[in-house]
Amino acid sequence: MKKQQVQEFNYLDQQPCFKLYLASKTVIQAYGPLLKSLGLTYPQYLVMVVLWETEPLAVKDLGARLHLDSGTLSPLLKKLQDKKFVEKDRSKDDERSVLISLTAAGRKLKEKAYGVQSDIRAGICLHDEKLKELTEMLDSFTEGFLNR
Amino acid sequence: MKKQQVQEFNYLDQQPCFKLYLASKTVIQAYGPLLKSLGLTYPQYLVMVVLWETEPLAVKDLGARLHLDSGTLSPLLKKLQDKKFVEKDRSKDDERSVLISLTAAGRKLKEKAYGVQSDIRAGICLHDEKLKELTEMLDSFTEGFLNR
DNA sequence: GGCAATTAAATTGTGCGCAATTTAATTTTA
DNA sequence: TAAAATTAAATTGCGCACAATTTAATTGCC
Repeated sequence: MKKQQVQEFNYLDQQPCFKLYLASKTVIQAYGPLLKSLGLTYPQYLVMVVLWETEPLAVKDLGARLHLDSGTLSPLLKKLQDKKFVEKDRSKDDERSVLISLTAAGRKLKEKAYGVQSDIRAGICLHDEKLKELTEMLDSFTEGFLNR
Repeated sequence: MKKQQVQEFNYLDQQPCFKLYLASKTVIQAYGPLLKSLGLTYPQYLVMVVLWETEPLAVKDLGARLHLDSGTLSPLLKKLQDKKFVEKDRSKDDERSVLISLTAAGRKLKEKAYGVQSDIRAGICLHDEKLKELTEMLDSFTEGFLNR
């Protein structure tokens, strides 16, 4: 009996946006256990990454860097504050603005974070060159939707 | 005066995973207003996409396709049920299993969804070939983390 | 057949993510 | 300069996403 063509027309698997969504979820899950040893979630880690670069930083500027609004950042920053990784102070120049700065513990966490980054990099099954291509495509992908 | 090199060492912007996360969030936001006219959120739309392919389907199988567990799907399916897009029935073969099927309204929604897909495709600033490359890289990216 | 282990959904609890609103401070402008 | 408009955070409300637990049905094993 002739083998029947069972190629299922798989609409979902032709959706690039689903693949993006899945890739993002999957890698964030991979970060999970690594970051847990630092006491951070992935979004909290992203905030720390930004602060390790530049500090202090207003909530507004943090949001601009991470594409997150105060609705997300306010409770998240409260958690980082409770963990004694960051401090909040009202700006003297502009009393509306809240400046986020690192505590000593928060600054120290950066060292441990290198290990997380290298673990994740090791898990990515793409050469440096391919990975660069990927990030460039992601950039133009994102930019296309942001500038509409 | 010689222009100073102000190239900021931007750690965040060197993180492929952040770019992935940002791209995913951004495109889901782009879907938002389009899907709103169908009365769906993006995750709800994904469930419908799967059901438009194959139906009825157990919650477990839906979860396997979308990489979502019952903790996410149960309340989501209840919402789709409230909107009269899907129906739930306990399987007769296995009373533990709940089969999800489409209503007439749910099936009809598929036509409108073509417009959403073409709008999104139009927003993606990548040629077909580049887009194919991207999805293939995303596949190997995801697969690398899933099979660890 | 009967008990243990497994499986499928649902539920509970926590943490984003974002729209919309609120509050307070600052800037614009009439 | 006083009122209106804008801006920065916080808050509220809703919908995922996932870990962990619970409940009920099925399967495995003796």
